[in-house]
Amino acid sequence: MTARIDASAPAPPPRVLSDRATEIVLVARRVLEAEGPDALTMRRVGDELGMKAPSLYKHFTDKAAIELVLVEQGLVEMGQALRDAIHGRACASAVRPLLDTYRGVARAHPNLYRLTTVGRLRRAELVPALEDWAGEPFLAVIGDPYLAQAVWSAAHGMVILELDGRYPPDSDLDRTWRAAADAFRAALSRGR
Amino acid sequence: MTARIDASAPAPPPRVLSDRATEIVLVARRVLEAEGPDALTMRRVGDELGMKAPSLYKHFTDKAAIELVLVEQGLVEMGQALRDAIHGRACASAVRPLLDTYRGVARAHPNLYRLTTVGRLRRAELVPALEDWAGEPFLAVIGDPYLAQAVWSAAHGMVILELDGRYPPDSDLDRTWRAAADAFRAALSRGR
DNA sequence: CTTGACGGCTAACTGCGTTAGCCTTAGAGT
DNA sequence: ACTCTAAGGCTAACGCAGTTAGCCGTCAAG
Repeated sequence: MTARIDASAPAPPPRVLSDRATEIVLVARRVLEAEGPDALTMRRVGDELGMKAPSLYKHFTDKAAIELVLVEQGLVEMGQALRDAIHGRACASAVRPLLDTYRGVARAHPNLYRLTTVGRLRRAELVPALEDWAGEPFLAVIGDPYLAQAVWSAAHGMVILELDGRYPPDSDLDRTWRAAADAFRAALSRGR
Repeated sequence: MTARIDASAPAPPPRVLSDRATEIVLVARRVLEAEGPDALTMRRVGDELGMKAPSLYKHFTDKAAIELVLVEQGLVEMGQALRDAIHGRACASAVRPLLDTYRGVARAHPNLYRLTTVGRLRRAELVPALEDWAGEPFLAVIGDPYLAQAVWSAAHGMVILELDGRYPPDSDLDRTWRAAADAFRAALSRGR
């Protein structure tokens, strides 16, 4: 029913950046991950590089353009980690590794994850096909595109609520994830 | 196994506000819902009321305090709508109405929903027990607290991704929601 | 009649993204 | 060898954000 998914397809070619632009993005990411989104400031990034904020505009049109590169990095790294976790097998037994890896990547880089996934996204400016590529592992494991989207949404919901500290303080999130994985795994087996 | 949930318990008593403070919140909500979070500015709220921005600080300590009242309104209205939708019955057949209502409320007030659910929350300053009260309908319908949390997370994930335009343009979200509801409903029946 | 709280005001500060315009440097073209 | 231009830095400044300090009129309570 569903087209076969190539879960080992290489990521779309990354955006080409000059050396200086690469440095800027590197610094931006370090600041973001270490001190959060409020610290990610044009003046701050400039300081880290020994230059003034307006000079950054010689390399990027605006702040959003820098953030967009970070979003692309987030998508690539998530997509790659998910591919590594499921390495080809597309069966119910891959649901748990898929979800565990998703959660692990997000928790390892919470600020990058937030930047990557929260708020409106100028899809038009993104490297083409990157978004689909990052989400493909869900499709590869689940098969049915609607259930795959539901699983991805649930994973995102659980991750973002965890990162934002939205769960009651006494929650046992491991069990919550297990409950979700069990429900989806059962639906997957049943749907075959 | 799980304590009985009273799904018709009244909402915790709302924060008491002076007449002027109530007006301010009313205007803030109108601006937020009509024009989005960027338009919600202290100067703008003041303008709507014929006063200057600094005067607002005679009624609220800061902007976050105004937003907190809006968050509380969002929680109350969501909790009430969910209660109305399930009106007492706690069985698998209530999963669909629960999820449909959740999605409907969020789409009816997208900016309020975002303000209510996205980002860190100063739980300490919130009206006590309000957050639990708003989430109770999930617990009432699902029973198992871990599965309930998973269902709530999935609903939030699907809603927020929809509001942020994160799904591929050709998605059929009705089917995605149905896939999620089916999976959770089956898990619920099986778990009894 | 006085006093003090309430609730408005103006002026101003800091920090944000961003723009305009200047200047130096280095390499390419003739 | 000289010129020209593009690259990439700089300062000054703008508009807007939240916020603070301090002044002043009104009005009810003592």
